Amino acid sequence: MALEALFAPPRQIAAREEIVPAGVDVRHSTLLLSGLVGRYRSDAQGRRQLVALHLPGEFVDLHGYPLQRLDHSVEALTPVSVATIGHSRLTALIEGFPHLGRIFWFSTLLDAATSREWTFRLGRLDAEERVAHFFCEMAIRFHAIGHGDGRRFRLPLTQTDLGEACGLTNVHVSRVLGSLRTRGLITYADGIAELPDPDGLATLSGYSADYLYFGDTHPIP
Amino acid sequence: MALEALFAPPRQIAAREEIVPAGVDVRHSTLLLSGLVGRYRSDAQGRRQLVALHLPGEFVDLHGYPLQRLDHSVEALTPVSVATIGHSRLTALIEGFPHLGRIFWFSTLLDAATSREWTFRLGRLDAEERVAHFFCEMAIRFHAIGHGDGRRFRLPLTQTDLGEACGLTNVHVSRVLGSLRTRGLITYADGIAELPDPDGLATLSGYSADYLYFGDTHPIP
DNA sequence: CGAGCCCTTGACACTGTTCAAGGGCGGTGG
DNA sequence: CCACCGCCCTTGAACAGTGTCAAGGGCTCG
Repeated sequence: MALEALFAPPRQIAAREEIVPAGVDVRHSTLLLSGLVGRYRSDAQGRRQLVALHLPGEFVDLHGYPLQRLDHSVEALTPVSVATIGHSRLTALIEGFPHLGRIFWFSTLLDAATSREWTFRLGRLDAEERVAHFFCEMAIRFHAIGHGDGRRFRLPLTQTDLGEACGLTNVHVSRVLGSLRTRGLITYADGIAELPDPDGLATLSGYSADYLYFGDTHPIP
Repeated sequence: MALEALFAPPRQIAAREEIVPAGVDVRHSTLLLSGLVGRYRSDAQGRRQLVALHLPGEFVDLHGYPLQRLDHSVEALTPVSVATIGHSRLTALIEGFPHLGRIFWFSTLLDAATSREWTFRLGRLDAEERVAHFFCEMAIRFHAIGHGDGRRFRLPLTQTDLGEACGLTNVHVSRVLGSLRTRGLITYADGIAELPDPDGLATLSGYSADYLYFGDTHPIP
């Protein structure tokens, strides 16, 4: 089955550009081919919270297919390349191959599990633990798609981005990264993250990757 | 179609009892008939974060159907009554009535949208705003199922529960509730919440209920 | 009557924010 | 080619918000 043929030709989007605005009807979903994408929930006072971060190979708005509109915006964090697929095509695909429907459902639930983990992170961890926890997740997810080895990977975010992910100010992120660096746990400069001691980092933040459901077979025997 | 016949007979569970533990294989899903249920993500140090709260009429672990195990525990917050349905029955149901599959998927995505909102709440709101925001959500959700009128409803939680929902200590919840009471925004005693000025409360916390997707038709024309 | 839970209040410590200033770096236009 | 501007990071000092610890009161249940 030539899946690519069902997608529109790849489209390039500049860093910091909005890909899908909150609240409007969506008629297609977006597969991220390269670059990083963030999803933001923000309020009237301009406070922005990153509620999801997507790596290449992930749909950034597959939940928009059943929901029909998004409760948050979707923005490119770096220059990105995306391919979109119309919702009517998704419907046809799923009708033709019901197993695909299960895979799509599963995929949106992974997203939800990550969201719960972020809720936990923001609700119960202090600043250092939050940053450590975030880097643990990133190391593992990048490793899983073949970017880096779980200890060293490209993560082209600003400290303001990290703050928006971890519920901190950019100033405090800077201090926390300094502290983690002197403790030999994270060095992060020029968009390259290095974790000399991933186990130590996981211990510090109480990190466990169970919520990523790696190695789980896809749904329903 | 006699849906009830597909569920096991209702089962009563005492307050504070675990309904589904984290990490184990699940073979059926649980519909909440009465009472309140919480889902918790916790760490080795015993810090607990409420990551979802369920009202009667909601599935508390429908995502366990595709995921096959849960990344969090599910616990009764009050005495509850539940009915379970086996996953094999769900599979048969969905195969027989594909539209049901869409509804189930949609339902788990509502859950995910709420989780994003909680992430935002914890990441970007201060203590008073968090509590206000939480009460706004509860008022609307209880109203939607015919419990209360959007201004007054039963919410039999302790202040420790509220703290676990809002990422605060029980002590600080007590102070915040005191402050909101003197400002005429919330009175909460004996498990009864009263919001004399719901609009004021929504303004204070920047609350918008868009993420609950009320009035949205179910998926796919 | 006593035990235990829940809520409240106070004093104090600590974590993270705010405000401010300065340095490095890259891109752009003169 | 250089000067300038804007963005990003760092650091300091003062401050605000929230947690911690502790004590006491009310209530329910045994």
